[in-house]
Amino acid sequence: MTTKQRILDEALTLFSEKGYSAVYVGDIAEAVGIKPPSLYKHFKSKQDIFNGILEILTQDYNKQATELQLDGVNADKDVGVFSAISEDELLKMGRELFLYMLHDDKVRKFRKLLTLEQFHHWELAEIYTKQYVDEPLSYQTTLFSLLLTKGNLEGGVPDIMALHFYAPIYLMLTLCDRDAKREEEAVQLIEGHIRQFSKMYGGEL
Amino acid sequence: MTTKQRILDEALTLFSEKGYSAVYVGDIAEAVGIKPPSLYKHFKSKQDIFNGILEILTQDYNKQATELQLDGVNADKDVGVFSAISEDELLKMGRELFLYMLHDDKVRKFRKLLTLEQFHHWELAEIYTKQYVDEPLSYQTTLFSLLLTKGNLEGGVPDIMALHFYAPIYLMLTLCDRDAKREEEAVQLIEGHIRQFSKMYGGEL
DNA sequence: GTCTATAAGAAGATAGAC
DNA sequence: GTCTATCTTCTTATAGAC
Repeated sequence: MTTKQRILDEALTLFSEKGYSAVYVGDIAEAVGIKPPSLYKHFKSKQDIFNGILEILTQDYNKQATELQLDGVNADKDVGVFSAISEDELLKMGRELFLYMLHDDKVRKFRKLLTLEQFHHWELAEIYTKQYVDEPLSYQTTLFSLLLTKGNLEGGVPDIMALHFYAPIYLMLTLCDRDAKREEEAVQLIEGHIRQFSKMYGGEL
Repeated sequence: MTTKQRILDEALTLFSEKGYSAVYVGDIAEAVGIKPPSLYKHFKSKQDIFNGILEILTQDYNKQATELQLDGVNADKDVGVFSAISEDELLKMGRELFLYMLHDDKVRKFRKLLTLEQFHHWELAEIYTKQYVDEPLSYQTTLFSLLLTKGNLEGGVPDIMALHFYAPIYLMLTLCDRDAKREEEAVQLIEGHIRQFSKMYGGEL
């Protein structure tokens, strides 16, 4: 790993815990194991480091979203996978979505960074909303819409169903970001939630 | 309003938007309309101002929680009110909870402050979790539990029902904190959510 | 590319006049 | 209780040797 990458890495860790303005370039340098002036051979300013982090993580997200087809546009491609969805599969989908977002280091740190900077920078608020509200809901709306058409699920309106399915996962995610000790409890609540969800909406489930 | 109160007021506004370390004592002084050194006649330090805000808002919350019986301990007292709950009443309850938390100036600013400082200070994370996860869920769990006993609602487990009811409200709240323009859309989604909720769980509704 | 030395300015806080 | 002047420390950033 190059020094430049290590700077971005350590800076992300620090920014995600303390926020941009509470992190000093000296902190970043110390975490990397160099002296502050050396940072300026790799980045022209503190803001430049922050922008570098943002660029990489946005790219990572877009790549993942395309690959995992979480961008809502490609949900119809997943119907093949989910057309015969069972309660266990729905449960697995929810639990894995939750645990991935919670445990993946870059994803978690980026979310925390966005959380801390969302009221400061309009662009960061937009990224947060896109990644944690609009695209998850959009994806699941499409998915449930298709499952309703197929008669696999019934009794609901797709966008409300998406909200019902996703909101508890989101709530537990923000809870565990504050307090990792509550992960087990969160997983159990999510599992109970999805079982109830599939019981209520499940046609042939 | 005393100068001391105005300082706390303006400081809260600034802290809730930019976070503690991005707000300078000069910013607070300017907002109040005095010079920075004058602040130190009222508070001994910047941190002291922050602590003063915290103390008042925590008191406010505890008072409101007791009055509105939102602390989960007193939910059983509300059963009288809700024992004959209708879909419209459930809808009103959800919408008013949402709009109060969103529009009340102190509540909103305190929540934003907690959002920005939650990863920094363990105590603030605890306050956030208490106010926006544990107590709302605890209150509603008790409430739904009692309504289930009375046969007013059916088909669910109380703590999962509470999560189903509250999580979408919480999601929309954090969304509108980032982007006030989405309030109308959020209210409509919450209304659709609660109608679906009462359709699914409603026994005699 | 990393270091030491250092500049330049910002930020928190105090002293003392009014 | 507010002000001007000032202090100290912190913070970002640059210069220039190695």
